Parts: sequence; structure tokens; C-alpha cells
Amino acid sequence: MIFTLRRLPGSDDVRVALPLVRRTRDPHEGQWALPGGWLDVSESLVAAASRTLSETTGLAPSYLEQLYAFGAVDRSPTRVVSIVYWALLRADDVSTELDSADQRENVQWFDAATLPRLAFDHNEIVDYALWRLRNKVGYSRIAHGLLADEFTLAELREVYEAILGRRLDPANFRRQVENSGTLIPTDRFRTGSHRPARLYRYNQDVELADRGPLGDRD
Amino acid sequence: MIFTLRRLPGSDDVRVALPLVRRTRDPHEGQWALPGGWLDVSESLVAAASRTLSETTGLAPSYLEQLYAFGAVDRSPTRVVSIVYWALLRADDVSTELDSADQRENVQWFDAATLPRLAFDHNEIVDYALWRLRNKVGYSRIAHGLLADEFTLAELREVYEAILGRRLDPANFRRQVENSGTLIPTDRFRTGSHRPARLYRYNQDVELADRGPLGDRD
DNA sequence: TCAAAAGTGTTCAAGCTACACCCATGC
DNA sequence: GCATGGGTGTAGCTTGAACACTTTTGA
Repeated sequence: MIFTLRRLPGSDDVRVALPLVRRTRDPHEGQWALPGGWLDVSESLVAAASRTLSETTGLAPSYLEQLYAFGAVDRSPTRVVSIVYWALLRADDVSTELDSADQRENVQWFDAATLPRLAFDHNEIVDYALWRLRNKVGYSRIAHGLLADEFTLAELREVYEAILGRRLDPANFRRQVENSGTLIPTDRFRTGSHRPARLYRYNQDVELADRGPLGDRD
Repeated sequence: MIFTLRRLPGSDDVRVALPLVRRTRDPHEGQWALPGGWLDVSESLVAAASRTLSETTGLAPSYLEQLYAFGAVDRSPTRVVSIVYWALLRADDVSTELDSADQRENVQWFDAATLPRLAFDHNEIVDYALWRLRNKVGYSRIAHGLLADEFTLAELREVYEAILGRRLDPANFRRQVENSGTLIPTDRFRTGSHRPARLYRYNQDVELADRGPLGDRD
């Protein structure tokens, strides 16, 4: 499951988007489904997730984490246990790649809020992943995975707003994120419209204890 | 992975305890390991976890949740992917069963804080599960899974203290848990020493949004 | 000069912490 | 009576929400 942000063409809104693949074989042929693949005998779970991701989008994720193992007996005609991972892609990486994606005609990007009916139990999986994403944005720095190295506070706030689905007070957001100690101000500014905004970087030193003793392994 | 609470014989302290099984075959023969088993072709993941649990302890869990899927290539001589579940048992259920457990000589209960070196990567798995338990006690009502139907606030606080590993202020604990709306006071009291303490039940109606859209399924 | 975003200050309410204090029971 | 845990009250601090306000740019 791959998430990124896209600016809606007609409006100023930023939305969560994800790529789906059209099924070309019989269980649910023609329907859209999450990209997936089989685990190789000598391949770790993350490695398999990473490989599948790259086969679908041609990109390396900026964040990758196990979501859940789905194993109900009736979720597929044949018995399948899916160990689902979710990933974040930076918007600028995606945009440089969109043209080639057009050529993979069986891959298409969708707005996460308005998905069609998907194959298998994939709608439930997406719902759960979106719930995790919304939760996690509050207590970890995954927003970083959706931004370039340097960004303004307004851009960071846009990410939070897209994920949480509601507006945040710019003044309070600034203070909260500044006090968290995870941001380093640079001496560069983003100009172009109105008053220039200071650019920030994420502080790599702060441990987030995001995943507890699991850390970055597995 | 099975958790319960036990009162230390010598002291008044309550500690988190878990059962381990002694390996009787070659990878890590003789070492202690988490109970586990193979997934049947027509068996859901929870069902397999539940079955393994009952085969180990002869008991049904009061709480059962998927922990994580471990799939590093080198975690076992042969390739094994373990989808680990964790469970809670009520202390009183366990104590009625302890005698028969003595007969299963390859099963033994350990204090979670002072475990020996376990087989495979099982120490890491326990660490991660304990971290999840500590986190989760803060925002969900899993403490319920370690208590009888009716309990005093002091007993509930003991559960929190055992899991978190620190003392809590009785006055503040009372207010927090009362204001959470998850407890229903009964008109019964626990007598026997000093002033009788009111017994409480958990309010089954409150949704905890514990696992998000996953709910109790899978 | 004006619109609009960047950035600062202030107030209010809610929640948590520490701790003093009263209440009811067994011994 | 008195020790002890059950239970209540309260002052101080921190955090977050709301919103008024100042600053700096492009047009």
C-alpha cells in the first residue's frame, strides 16, 4: 500500500493518493487491487515489500512499515495470507515519474477518499492503513516521508491537513512543531509570493521510539 | 505470547508473567521458547493462535491480538515466517490451572522482567510485545483482560503499576479512570481489611477504537 | 497601498501532578 | 484508639484552542 500527496488540479487542496493495479486474472478480473507479490524463499518480508513497490512504481519509498497480516480463510478463493506493508513516497519523486506511469496502463493513481470497490478485502486494508496513517502523523515524524528535505511550515501543515482531513491553526501548528524539537531552521527562505517563509529540515538525531524496540529492523 | 499477572510469593508486588515451552528438537534444543504452532490450511490466523494458546495452557484468552509478522531470512535454520499473536489471561483463571500445568513439565511460567536467553529471536519478540502492552494500557481498556469481572480501583491500579513498572498516585488514578467513563460502579464492596472498597465493572458499551476499523475481526 | 501569508502574543479552559486532608473499617 | 487503605479537595503547572495582532513581501 503506497501513499503520496497530490494537489488537485482544479483546487488548492492537497489529497492523499495511492496507486492501484487492474487485475488481469480471474479472481476479480478487471477490478482494481492493491499491488502485491509473492514472497521469495530467501527474501525478508521488507525486501519483498520493497521489491513489489519498485515493480509497481519504479520508485524507492521514503518510509516503509509493516501494516498487518491478513489471513481470513475466505478472503480469496485459494488460501492466501497477505502480510501487508505500507509506504510513503515524496510528492516530487512521484511527479517526475508520472509520465512513465502512464505507460503502465494497468497502474493508476486514485484519491484515497473516493476509492471504487476493490478486489478481495482490499477496501478494508486501505481503511486500516489510512487509520494508521492518521494516528501516526500525530506522534511520529512520518510527515517527513511526504516532503522534500527542506520545507516551509506551511508545506508541513498542508501534509498534516491532508492526512487528518481538517484545517489546522497556522499559529498553533507552528508552536507545537517548533517545541517538539524535531525541526531545524535553515537560513534559507521560500520566496515567490507574499512574505518569504523560512525553510526547515528534520532533525535526524531525535529518536522517535515510533516502533519501540523494533526500531528500523525487519 | 501469553501474558498474565502473578503476585510474587515473598512480596506484595504484582508482576507480568508469561509461559514458555522447552524445545525438544534440534534448533535450540533445550532452550526456552514462545509457544507456537503451524497454520492449518483452512484455519484463520486468530484461530490458529487461539488453538496454540489452548494447547499450551488449556485456557481461553480474555484478550487476543495480532502483534507482528517476523520474517527475517536468518531467524531460523529453515525459512520460517511467524505471525505472532499476544494474549492476556485473567490471573484467577491461571491459578486454578497451575496444578495441571505442573504436569506439563515442558511448560513453565517466567517473570517477564527477568527472562533467560530464549531460542530464535524470541527475546526480541517478547520485548516488542511488552512495549505494546505498556503503550496500550494507556489508551485502551486491556487491563480488563487481566482482571475478574468485578474489581476494586486498587486492583485495577495494581494492574497498571505492574505493566508500567511504576507507582501511580491512588487519588489521581481514581479520578482519571472514573472520568474516562469506562467503569460502572456496582453497589457491592470488597471487605476484609480496613475500609471496604467499592467494586466496579467495565462498561462494555464504550467503543475503544482500539484497533481502528479492524475492530474485533481477523 | 493593499492583499495575503508569515510570524508573535494573549487569554481561556482542560488536564495532569503533587499533596493535604477526611472517612470507615479491622484489630 | 490507631493504623491503614478508601476516597475527596485543591493549588500549581502545562498544554492546547481560539483569535487578535504585527511583519514582510508581491502586485
